Amino acid sequence: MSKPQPPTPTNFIHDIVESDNASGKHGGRVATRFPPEPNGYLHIGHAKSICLNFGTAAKYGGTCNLRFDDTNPVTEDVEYVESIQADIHWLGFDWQDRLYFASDYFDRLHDFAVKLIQLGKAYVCHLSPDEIREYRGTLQKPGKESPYRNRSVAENLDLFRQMREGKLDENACVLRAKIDMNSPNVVMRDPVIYRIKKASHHRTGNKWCIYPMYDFAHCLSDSIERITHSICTLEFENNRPLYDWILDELKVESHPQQIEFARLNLSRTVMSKRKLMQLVNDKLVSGWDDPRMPTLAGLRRRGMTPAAIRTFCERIGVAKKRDTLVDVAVLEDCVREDLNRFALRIMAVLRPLRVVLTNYPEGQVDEFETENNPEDPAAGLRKLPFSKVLYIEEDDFREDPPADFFRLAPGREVRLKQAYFIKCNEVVKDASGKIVELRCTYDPETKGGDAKDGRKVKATLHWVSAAHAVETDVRLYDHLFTKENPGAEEEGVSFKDALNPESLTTLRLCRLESSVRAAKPGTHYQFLRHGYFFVDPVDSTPGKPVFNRVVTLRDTYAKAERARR
RNA sequence: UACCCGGUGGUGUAAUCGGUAACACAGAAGAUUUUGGUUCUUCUAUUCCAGGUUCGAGUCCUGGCCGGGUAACCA
Repeated sequence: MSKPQPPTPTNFIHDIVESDNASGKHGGRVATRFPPEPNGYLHIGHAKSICLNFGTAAKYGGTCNLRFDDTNPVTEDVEYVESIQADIHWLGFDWQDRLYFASDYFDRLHDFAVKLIQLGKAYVCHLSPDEIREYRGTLQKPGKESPYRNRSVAENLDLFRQMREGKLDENACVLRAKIDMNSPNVVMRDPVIYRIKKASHHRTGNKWCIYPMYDFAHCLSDSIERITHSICTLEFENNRPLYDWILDELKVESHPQQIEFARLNLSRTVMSKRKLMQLVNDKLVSGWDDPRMPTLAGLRRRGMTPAAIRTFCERIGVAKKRDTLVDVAVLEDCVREDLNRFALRIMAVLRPLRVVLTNYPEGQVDEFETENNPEDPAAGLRKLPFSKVLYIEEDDFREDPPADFFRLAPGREVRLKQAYFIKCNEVVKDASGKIVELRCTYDPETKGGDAKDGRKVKATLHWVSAAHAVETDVRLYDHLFTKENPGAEEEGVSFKDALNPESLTTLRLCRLESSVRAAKPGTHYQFLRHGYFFVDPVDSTPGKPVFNRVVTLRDTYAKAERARR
């Protein structure tokens, strides 16, 4: 149980924090933030960022704020503000009373913009969007200065006021920072910092018709919150000089350090908001919480645990190497490791094959005790009813077994877990030749599953008494995509072409042991020899739990069989 | 090719003044097992290249090579 813990995983960001702490750069203070834009659902890539930000703060006795980066009212919505908070809490992190919104700072942000104008470092530009792009130049060619670049401070102040008061139309003009049109970094070629958007904001309503751009709002929000380490993904690398420029020009007291890391890519799924949105809109999945989705809502509905996701985020590490692909098997291993500890074991026959014990007395019912979790004796025992007609797994019988198959076959003896040894004597088929029933005998001398004469069997099967079984639906989930990296762009090929047609298999009329009749939605079980399953919180009804497969058990036999083919 | 970033087993990471290249997953073999699960043991496999400094280089220096990011009034 108590394996020696691996050394606390470290990463280059922790190195930076430790060297800052050693030099006293922030007075030993550590303050991070997780800054989602409320325009979509969180996915496992966000979980990496959440674990990094909250985890770093926790490791060094600091704080981590939740701040919504809600500077674009056109794409954002309260629906997401709520789902994001629920998802972070579910993952196991808490921002306590530090829930912030960039929109809370709109007044101050506006004042900073005014200050920048007064400093002669920002101007109102009437170039059209197309013209701005054209004037910006290209990656190789320098840009050229806007004809509006040298307006007086007074004129800029007046125009900016008119923008704010709604006197100017959208797209009529913008406020730009006055930096350097010849900068080798295009981000620094007089970036737009405020634009007119006559849109109602989910928090500030119609108070504003100008909204700050990310680059302007983000660094200043960090500064206002006295963030020490502003951790973000690699795509903001080129924006860092702008982040620093704004804070330097405005001479703010708090100047956080932006640090970029590589976002997560997981095999056999996609992570981009756009692609996930397509899956939902095209009805290729049932919604944002479809158990096959990499969204936190999907993973939760699937039955993945927060602890497993946290372990996963720890195991994959943090670095700056781009375009890496983490094998989804790592996630699956984390889930198995967590669930193995506490999931209660039950017998579930997914593809039932009827077995009649010809020598078992009609009407007799035996009761056997079995452990709820061999990993945890404290989980106790439960009773299983046993009778003349049973179901076993279709897969557990082969009429003509290969040499390494040691489950049931004609003339062969196996153990029914905790019950008896049984021997197959007769195979009953229907007109089409399909096996519909096995006629077997049981050995009363093996009650409990051990032979008094010491003879051994090579296999132990799970089983369910037909008369006592609960019939219900079980959904087997598999990877959404067959390709390792479906998100990798290839011309002429849509990521949707790689969708796995077998990502969902719904099994009806599965036979489960009677104890699950009372299974509560949101409970995890291990179906013996199958995998971990979760009682679906949405589709289950009283008396009829519906199960989602979280992940299969390792199956070395199936693997060997696959390798043979 | 303007600027920026990155290159360590199959994959993801670690190696903290330059000192035995390690951990996890994946893969292989075996032991245990009333789950072909778990657990345990063992194995396979790694520093982009070339020079230089050094007793010693994944790490430092020089020069290459390769890959990627960036030109929204998105974040």
